[in-house]
Formats: sequence, structure tokens, C-alpha cells
Amino acid sequence: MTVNTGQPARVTRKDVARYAGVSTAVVSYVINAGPKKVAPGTEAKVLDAIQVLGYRPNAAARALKLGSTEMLGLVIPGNTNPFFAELSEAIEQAANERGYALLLTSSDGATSKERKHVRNLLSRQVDGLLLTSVEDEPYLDDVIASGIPAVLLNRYQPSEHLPSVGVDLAEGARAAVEHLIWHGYENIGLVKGISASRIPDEREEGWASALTKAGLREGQIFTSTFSMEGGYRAGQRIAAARDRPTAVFVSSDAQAVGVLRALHEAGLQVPQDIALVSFDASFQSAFTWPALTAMHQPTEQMAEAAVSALLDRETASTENMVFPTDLVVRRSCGCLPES
Amino acid sequence: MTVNTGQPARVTRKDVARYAGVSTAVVSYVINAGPKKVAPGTEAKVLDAIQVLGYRPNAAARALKLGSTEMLGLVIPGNTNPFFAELSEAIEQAANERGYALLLTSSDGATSKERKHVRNLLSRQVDGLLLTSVEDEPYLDDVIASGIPAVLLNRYQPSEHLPSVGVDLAEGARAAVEHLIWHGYENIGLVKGISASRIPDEREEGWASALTKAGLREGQIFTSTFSMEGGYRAGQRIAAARDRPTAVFVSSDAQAVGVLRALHEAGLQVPQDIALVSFDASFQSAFTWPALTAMHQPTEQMAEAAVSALLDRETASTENMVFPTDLVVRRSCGCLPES
DNA sequence: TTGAAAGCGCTAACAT
DNA sequence: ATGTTAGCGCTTTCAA
Repeated sequence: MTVNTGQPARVTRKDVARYAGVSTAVVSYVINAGPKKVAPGTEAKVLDAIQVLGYRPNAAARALKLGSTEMLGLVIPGNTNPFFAELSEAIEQAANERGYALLLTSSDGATSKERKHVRNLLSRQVDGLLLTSVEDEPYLDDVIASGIPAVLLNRYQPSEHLPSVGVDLAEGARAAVEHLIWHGYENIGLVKGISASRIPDEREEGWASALTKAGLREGQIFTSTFSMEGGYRAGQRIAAARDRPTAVFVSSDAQAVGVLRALHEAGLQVPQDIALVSFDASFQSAFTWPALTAMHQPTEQMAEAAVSALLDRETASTENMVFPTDLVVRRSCGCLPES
Repeated sequence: MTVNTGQPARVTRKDVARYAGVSTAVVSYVINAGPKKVAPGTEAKVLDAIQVLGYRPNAAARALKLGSTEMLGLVIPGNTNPFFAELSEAIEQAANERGYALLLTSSDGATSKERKHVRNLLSRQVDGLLLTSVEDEPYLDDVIASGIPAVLLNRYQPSEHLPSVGVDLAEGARAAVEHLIWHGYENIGLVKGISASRIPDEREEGWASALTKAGLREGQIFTSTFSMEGGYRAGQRIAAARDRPTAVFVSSDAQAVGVLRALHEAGLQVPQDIALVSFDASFQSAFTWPALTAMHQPTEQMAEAAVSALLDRETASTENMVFPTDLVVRRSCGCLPES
């Protein structure tokens, strides 16, 4: 019975052993540098055989034997949002550094896809799962039952069952809005994302609290999906609004790109007519016009922490690792000179 | 010997069989809907057992047995370039539709990383490999020796050994530049990417040939990496150039975003002072200011073709599947009204 | 220092 | 219709 149709008959460890005139165990010892020592001469012969035969260990067999695939699974909304593009690259990097490969899936913001991907990743026996859920209370029974370590990404509240990493959204939003207030803007709006169910939205809370503390009234709220397209639509509504805000806090870079586009289209100047501060400060935010002042999420550290929570865990934790955001000052808020 | 440390003892097919009071073969038959028929009553019992026990097939064992991991490997420069973000999402999609998962790796444009990832993916026994190489003549001996189907992406010349998919860069560039010529611009520059070794650059050829055909002299060439950052630097050089071009063809959306930024910073108007046409027409290009006129690469079709070449192959081919690009007209070339 | 062999979980050919 | 079992390629215990 052979299902394998690959032309060049796969060379296995047995072939190497035969060619080198040793047992398969010895081949294992040299490949894995243990657990037994091998005489230098023997090792050389094995290495040579591997070279000559072009032998490549079969990861599936190894995974079966060891119960570890050395793969991590990641579910993100999609990498067409610059923040997630950046985050997924950082996660891939962190995984690679530990010898793990990354199974990447995009949920497109759809619950059904998200669940399907989770199930799929679990049955592929990933050694760890990183989940950016669309939902507030994602369905995790399967994950928990599987016993596979998992981390919730982009999560700002501890979960009952799993560790999570995120930034303090409310705090970040507050800092962003305070910066706008410091500039002297008084009518400060909000572009809010659609986050399935979280009520109230944490960025909204931060925005509102900064306003309240400063004795300012809450500006208008423009809701849209977390995308350039969504931001664009929100921007059109901003431009057309009665009592148009003089400054707006935007919940993500992706949205801000769209807002900028709509504002330009309406002939409005940023920051002169409307100032903007956004969230994420991804690579993208440095290349818009004008460049975006934004709250930065430390994607690399978050990725590192998430991967570490999966792989270096002594004990299962349900800690919510919260990272600080910091304000990256550029032009959209009115800080830097024209050019 | 048990290496598995997962808390909940993994439930295997044997457990299901025992619980359902059948043999393991029957469990297989119901899970795989064949190759043998199973009595409805028996099937129900098995399904029930699976449900109750929370059984999930072990993909590693299956892969070992079948010689197929049902995974595809992808190497791209990185998804912080919107074109590759879009392409990788399309590939993930196409793979998923066929029940395949995607192992995603970023080479960051580095040859060494690229090779490392290729080797790694091969030893993970992916059923197919999609490679966007930095190199003109990528090192493919390992790939070929492995017998694993592979496709070269973003490739505009047939390769000696592998099938490839891409668009006709020269033709696309020519069409873009012809559009600029049609507008009446006469001093047309080029922002060119750094593509390891390809000499001459195909987009450059297309640009030059359109100019020649129109009896125009070749404008200046500004070379940069295929990134926003690179485009930004090129844009600064454009703004500062003596005999500044009145129009520029930019080799990618990523670069165009950077160029736009630099031009704005220099107080130059697009398209009034400098018109732009770029390449890719990724989602990003619709949200810049002004929106970019660009040559569109059909990422979805390319992804579908690439995955199909891997999975539906009757015979190994070395065909270069070339897709047409088409001009997406927006504002940066001067076509559409101000707003 | 090296080798023999069991067994990881699964599929499917071959019994029954 | 269902069961038995060999064997996929690997790691590692145990024996030599």
C-alpha cells in the first residue's frame, strides 16, 4: 500500500542507516544530537549518508511519535488591516525563533469562519493556539477540552479560562484624547469600531472619560468596521456632520486611513479643519498624509509574550498581560509643522 | 514513553471504538465516509461516541499514514506590503477551500531567510510549496530533489523546473506609461524596485518601450526597495530632482504610498505637479490621497491558479501562467475631477 | 558505543 | 457489515 505519488521515492531514516552501515537508532542520535553519544567516525558516516541521499526527516512521523507538531496556529481577522499584518509578522518571527512554524488563518471577522479555523487548527494538533476573536466571549469549549495551550490576543479583559495579551484600550484612548484636549480642541468626536458585542467599547470609555474630566461635552460618535473602507464611510459622515467635530479620535489606523481619504475628498484640511489621533501606530500610520499621530501598540512585545505564554508555560495561567501604549506624535494632531 | 503533557489524556480512535463497541476500522469508515459502508445504527453509535468523548483525529498520524499533510507552504517577502498581504490572503482562501491549511513564512526579502524557510517547509512535508523568491534564479535543488510540487509566484518568466504564475510586468508597465502619455505628460520618470538581480527590470523595459514608441526621451529613474519606506526616499529624491518629472510610473503600491507622502511633504500636488500611476492596485491604492491610478494584478485568480497547479496537477508542468493586468483609473494620473 | 524493537494514531487491504 | 492487522517514519528504552 503506497499512497505517496511523489516521484523520487522518499528516502527514510532506514535508507540512511543502511547506507552508513549503522542502525536507525544511531541516525536518530546524530540528528537529534542525543540522547546517546555517537563516535565521531560514525557520526561522520551518518552525516555523509544524509548528505548523499538528500535525506530530510519526516516531520509528521516525528510529530506522531513526540506528540508535538512544533507548529502554532494563529487566527486573525485578516492581514489587510495593517495592525494585524504587523502583529502576525511579529508572531511568526517569535515562533520561528523557537523553531515553530505558523499555521495562519483569517477569520475575516466572521464568527463562523473563526470557529471553523479553531477546530481545524486543533485537529491539526498545533502545540499552541493564538486567537484574535471577533467575539467578546468566544466559544472556547473545544479549545479547553483539547488541552492545547491557547492565548487570546488583542484582549483587554482577563478571560475566565485562558491567558490573554493586549493593551489597555481605555487608558490608551484617554491618553490620545487628552492630547487632543491639550491642543485646545473642544468638540472631539470618536470613530468607533464594531466589536461584535463588547458594551461598552473600551476605547469609547477612555474617550468619554477624558472628555468628562476636562469638563468637555462628548462629541459625536461615528461607528464603522475596523477597516479602511469602514473608516472611509465614517469620514464621509464626519465631513457632512452638523456641528462638525474639530478633532476626532479614531479607533484604528486602518480606519484612520479611510477617514483621511474622505476628509481630503471633502476638501477638509487635517489638522487645520479636523485634527486626528488614531490607535495602533502601525507602519502604515507613518506614511499617510498627513502622518498620523497615534497610540502605539507594542506588537513585537505582545507577540513575544503570547508565544512565550504558549511555549514556556510552567503552569497554565489565565493572566491578562496588559502592555502600555504610547503616543507617537506626528502631524495629524497639529503638533508638527506643515512639512 | 509519553512525551505528551497535555492534561486531558488524548482520546484516540481506539477509545472511540471501545466506547461504541466496534472496531477501530469502523470508526475510520465513518469518519472518512468510506471506503467501506457502515450500517446506519453503527454509524450513529460511533458518531455518538465521538461526540461524548470529544474525539478529534490526530492529523500527524493521518499525515504519516497517507503521506499527505494537507498543508501548503508559502514564502512571501512579508505582508506589510499590501500586495503580498492581499495575495497571501487569497492563497489562504484558495487552500482552505480545498481543505488545506497554510504554513506562512516571511522572508523579509532576505535570501538566507528564504532558503531557511524553504528547507523548513520541505521537511514539514507540505503537500505543495508556493514561493515568492527574492532571487531571479532561486536555489531550487532542494525543492526539486524533494519531489514536492512547487510553484513560483510573482514570476514573469518561465522557470526551467517549476510552474509559475505572474503578470506580464513589461506589458503592464507599458500600458501604465501609455496612459500617462495619453494625458500629455512628456517627462515621465520611473520608481523602480530592487529585485536582487533581474537585469533588466521588466517594468523598466515596459516604461522605456512606451516612451520610445511615443518618441519621448526616458525620464529619470529612482530606485528603492519595494516598500513604503523605500518609496518615501524615492519620493524625496523626485521632489528634489532637477528637471523634475511631471509624471512618474511607480513599480508598486507600497512604494507609491511612500512617494505620495514625500511629495506632499515637499508641497507638491498630485496630479497637478506630478502625476502618478502605480502597479498592483491593491486595496491600499483606493485609500491614499489622491487615490492611485494603478495597474491591477488579479491576486485571486493568481492564487487560485497557483494552488490549482499544486493540487490538481495531472503531470508536472513548467508552465508560466501569465495573467493580464488592467488599468484602474483613479485620481493620481489626472483623470478624475478634484473630488 | 551501538542495535533491536515497541509503539505513537491512523488507514485500508484482507479476512471473516 | 465488521474486524484484524501491517505498516507509515520516527524516538528512545533496554539490552548487548
